[in-house]
Amino acid sequence: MLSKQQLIEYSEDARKNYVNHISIDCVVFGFHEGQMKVLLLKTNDEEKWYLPGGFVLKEEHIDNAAVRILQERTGLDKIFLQQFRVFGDPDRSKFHNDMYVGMLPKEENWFSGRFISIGYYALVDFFDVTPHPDQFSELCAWRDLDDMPEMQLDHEKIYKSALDALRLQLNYQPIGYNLMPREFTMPELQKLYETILGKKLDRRNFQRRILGFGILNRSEEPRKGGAHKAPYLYSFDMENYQNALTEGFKGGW
Amino acid sequence: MLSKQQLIEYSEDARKNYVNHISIDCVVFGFHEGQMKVLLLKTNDEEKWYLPGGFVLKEEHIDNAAVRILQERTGLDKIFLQQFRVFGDPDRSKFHNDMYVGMLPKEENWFSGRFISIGYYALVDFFDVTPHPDQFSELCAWRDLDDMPEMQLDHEKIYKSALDALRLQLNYQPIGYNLMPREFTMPELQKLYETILGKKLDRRNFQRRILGFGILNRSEEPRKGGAHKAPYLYSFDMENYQNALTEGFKGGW
DNA sequence: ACAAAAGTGTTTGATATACACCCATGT
DNA sequence: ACATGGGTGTATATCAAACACTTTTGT
Repeated sequence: MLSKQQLIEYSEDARKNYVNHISIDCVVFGFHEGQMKVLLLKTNDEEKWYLPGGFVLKEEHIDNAAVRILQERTGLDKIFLQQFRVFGDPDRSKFHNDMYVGMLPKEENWFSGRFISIGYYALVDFFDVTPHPDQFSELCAWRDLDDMPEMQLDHEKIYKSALDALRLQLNYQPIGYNLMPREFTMPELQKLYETILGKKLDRRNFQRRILGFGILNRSEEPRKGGAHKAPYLYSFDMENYQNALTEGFKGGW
Repeated sequence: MLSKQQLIEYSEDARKNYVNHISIDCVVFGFHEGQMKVLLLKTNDEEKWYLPGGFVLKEEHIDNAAVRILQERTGLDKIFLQQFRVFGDPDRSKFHNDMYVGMLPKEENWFSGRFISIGYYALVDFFDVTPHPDQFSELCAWRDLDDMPEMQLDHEKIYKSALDALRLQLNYQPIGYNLMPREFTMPELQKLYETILGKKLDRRNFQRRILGFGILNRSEEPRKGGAHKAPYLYSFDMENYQNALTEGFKGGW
């Protein structure tokens, strides 16, 4: 919880530096141990979680604002980011209104105004992320997609909308480069798709299909030391991958 | 061209009523005589055209703002509208800056600030539209998609982006209800698809496919009086159409 | 030897593509 | 009669779905 003095300072600082009425909310997807995860923040004195977010500097491109915000929360530099929607309901509670209502007169509290939020989703490598709480939070942590906590404001709507957008993207773009380690096995990649889609896929058909896209290279050497038959390792062929990103495929799962 | 006095009034009015820093730009697609058209505005003293647009009232949902703006420009009430992207480059010229720079000191000119624009596209029935110029324009008119004039600001980028989004939508949603008259022939509908996609389609395959979606009803009576074999008339089956809108198809053209 | 994971191939049905002929109408 | 636009069907290729057996390895 911020003190009144801190709130005043943040408010003045924000008024000076940020574009008013615009916020950015990011849904950061990671993948670990066969689970899709979303990066969330939580204050210590509230049970509600919220999405990493922030504001746009006065001379900053909105896409750069999203990059900057995510860099602050994750430490990551190169992030796959996709703008997916704007949330512009006047009743989507004003930013942090719940938390700091009454502490400052409305005129002095920059955060109390109406905010129209631009939603981005990000795909990141779970292991590369070092979660950093922001000024309003004490905790920044991954949460399983199938065990999401209650969330502030309209953030539940936002992350669900992000998931829909991600599923749509699956149909015409490759994903995975940003979510998987450099080398991975076919079953691991399949797990990623299954998690995003929320349904099981046939191993054989999955393999045929994904190989058909021509975006994977298979290593000579299978992974050893596992308890079972040694699986092959794959990595993305970046040239074809990039190409597929811009060209898009036909597909549909 | 506005007088200085008018500009001052508009500026004060806008400051009072609208959310600052947010604008809305609409790409209105219509279809007439086998041509895809976009509704544009033009001032009398500038050769550059621009998209219908406006601002968001302080307590208004952004989607409603788009509806209101289009209603003002087209007279239409029920419009198929789709948010497709936000344009947030700080250098996308500030709204109407070119036109009214120097007329008012920056502080007094609400329009001179930075605007982040939310892009919507709309599909409308050409014949239902009565184009109304806005306060800044003398002309509001349809322009052919393949004969688009030079445009202000980043509006060329915006309408191209809208067209991309529309083409994407073609792959998983029915369109046409909003663009075609109540009754139409199969070749007419095909022409619409061809225009949006910018390529020719096979008559027989088009028909099979579109009928397969199950969103069309064929009238008993073919259209008469044409110069050739009388074509059947179709109309959309609204129940199935609405269903397909929410469910989406698999497809891909 | 067996349980568990991973590799691989075939058959079947559906959908997309390509293509050609007949019909109705006005001139 | 013919030119033009419109209606319809079939054969082929391609792709998605369903499905089962074999291999490897640790226990």
